[in-house]
Amino acid sequence: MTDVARRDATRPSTLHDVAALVGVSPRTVSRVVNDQGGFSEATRVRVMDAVNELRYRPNVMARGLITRRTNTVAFIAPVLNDPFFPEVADSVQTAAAACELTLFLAMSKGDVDVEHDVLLRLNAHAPDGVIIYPAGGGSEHLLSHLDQGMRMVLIDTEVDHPNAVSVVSNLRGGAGLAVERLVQRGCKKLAMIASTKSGPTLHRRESGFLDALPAGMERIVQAIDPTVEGGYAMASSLIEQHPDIDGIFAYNDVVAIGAIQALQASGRSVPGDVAIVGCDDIEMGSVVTPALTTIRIDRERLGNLAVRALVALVEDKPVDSPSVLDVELVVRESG
Amino acid sequence: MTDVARRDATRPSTLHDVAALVGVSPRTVSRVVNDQGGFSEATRVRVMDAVNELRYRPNVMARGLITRRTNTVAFIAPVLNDPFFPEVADSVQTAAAACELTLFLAMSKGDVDVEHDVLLRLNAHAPDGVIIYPAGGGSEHLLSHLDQGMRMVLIDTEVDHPNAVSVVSNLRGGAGLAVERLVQRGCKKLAMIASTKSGPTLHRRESGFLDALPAGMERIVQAIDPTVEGGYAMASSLIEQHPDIDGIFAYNDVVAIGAIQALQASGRSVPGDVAIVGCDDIEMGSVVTPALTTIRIDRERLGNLAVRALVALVEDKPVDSPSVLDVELVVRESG
DNA sequence: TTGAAAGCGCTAACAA
DNA sequence: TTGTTAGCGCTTTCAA
Repeated sequence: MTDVARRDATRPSTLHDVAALVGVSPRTVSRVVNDQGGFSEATRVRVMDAVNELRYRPNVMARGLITRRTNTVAFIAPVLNDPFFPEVADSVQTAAAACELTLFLAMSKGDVDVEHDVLLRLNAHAPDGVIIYPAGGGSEHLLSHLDQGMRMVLIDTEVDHPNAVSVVSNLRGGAGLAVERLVQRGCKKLAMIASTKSGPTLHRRESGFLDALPAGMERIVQAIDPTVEGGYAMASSLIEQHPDIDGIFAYNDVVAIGAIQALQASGRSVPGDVAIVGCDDIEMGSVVTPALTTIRIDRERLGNLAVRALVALVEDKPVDSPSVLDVELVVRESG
Repeated sequence: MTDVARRDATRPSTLHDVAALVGVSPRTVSRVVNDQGGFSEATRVRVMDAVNELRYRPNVMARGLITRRTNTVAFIAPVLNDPFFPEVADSVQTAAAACELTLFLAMSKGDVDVEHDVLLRLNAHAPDGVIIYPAGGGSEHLLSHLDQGMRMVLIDTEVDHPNAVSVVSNLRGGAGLAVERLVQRGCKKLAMIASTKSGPTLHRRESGFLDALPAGMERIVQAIDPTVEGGYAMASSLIEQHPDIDGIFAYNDVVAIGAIQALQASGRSVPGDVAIVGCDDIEMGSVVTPALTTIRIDRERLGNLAVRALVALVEDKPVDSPSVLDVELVVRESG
């Protein structure tokens, strides 16, 4: 008795322990635990009682060694200090938990090499799949992982590979909405603060912006690191180069907030002198002054779509890729 | 050849594959890979070449089955939509990665039952340890996991158990700093907006506030859900009950931001009519208007301390618990 | 409806 | 310096 109690404290009980307690073979316990059928109701009850008594939990590693499934999913964001990504992480984690999937979290810093390393390390843990915001700038390394059998859901990026599916937001349309709004407001000279960090995403926002620009309007697009500081610096430089800019579309809300600060610091009013529209709709956007007008990406839906797509991919079920997520304009004060 | 290539695509190569290629036993490869010594330099080179050629990566599950270490750590935050927690997660993830540890992420919603479930599920993956912001309100369930051998680093919570260590911020002192600042400003009637969600943490901030209150000053402390909305609601109700309140210490920055909005909505100026000091120093605090005066918790250090403590705990090395993290007053505009 | 045997990929004892 | 044997906890043939 004492012995059992002591062992209990050190080593979790195993299938064998349960089997021994019930007086059946491990195989039978396994059948019950995995609900594979082929056992009597009486056996089921006795086994489950023992499972509860011994607090038995299957060892995922032993199981994974055989089934090649670990019930884990990795989420890789470029950074966590842009509030948008934690908000997505939150929704991915919630959706994953609903599917009994445990989440690995990693960051790429928006750097391809870091991303590659992260993927390598993650790969050792054999996640069933990976949900990733790829760092911009090339996807050869992604292909190499895909070739080795890793399943991936790529957000806002499209890669043609049987092991990859994409979930993309209609950012091109969103950029159009932003331009439309600014023009409607009466802006005569628009600029876009783009990002140096994101490949395809950037291009979608950027081309959406350019395409929506009224004919004859100057095409001003400049890229920076997508941070508050980056937005601040770029807005400063932009109004110095083009003092008559009266509307800005920012790569994302964080950049927009930096831009607002820069404009205010230079004595301009937002949206009076310069109107600004951001992108993402992070929570912070509604508590800054002026509150941010922005393009909303529904992270709730995004996370759900991504997890659902991943599960389908892992189970070799048909998935339509890319799934496209609609975005909407949220009008507040800044633009 | 074709066969090998095909297998390569489906199944990662194993220790055996490497051993076969080199012409040694698996054990030798294992020794080299784990750098355990007991092999010649020539062997090492040949093995490593084969490792690279076959892109061999050890299977963590098979290894973990024997060593009982998985090189994973779980981080459990109550929520992710308060920016403070992602900022901590970021630093924990970075510190963990530096120790070759992969991070699981989970959320408790500040709910003891959810927390228990999360721990149960996580436990199946046998993380080497768990870093957790415990949901307030009882730690019996934590003890049950600790008793079963789970190692934990508890943030801002103290539990007396050989498998637990704590990392706590000096929030009691921080609250003192906040009161001191408000009194220095000339505030005559202070209130604290506390949290219903956090047990010991709450108490530390709360008792720190109360203890620092000048003799004779009314003791007003009311608790809400620590969100922007919560802060808004409580500030509204507080100034209705006590219209002469001229200083508020908020449980955290998110609450402080909500409070500022409520005060401004009621026509009061911050800090003119009511000064506000928050806690945490989230990034958002510096971009709202007025910029937040707050008590800074250094998440960088926090994450490092937590991971370091965990590693020591896991390796059965001595750790001093609790490690205490100093906090500092950051004066901006709100208070 | 149940069980015995094999083996997933790896490391730990113990030889040699 | 190297190899052999065993077994971590589980699931999967296959047989009873």
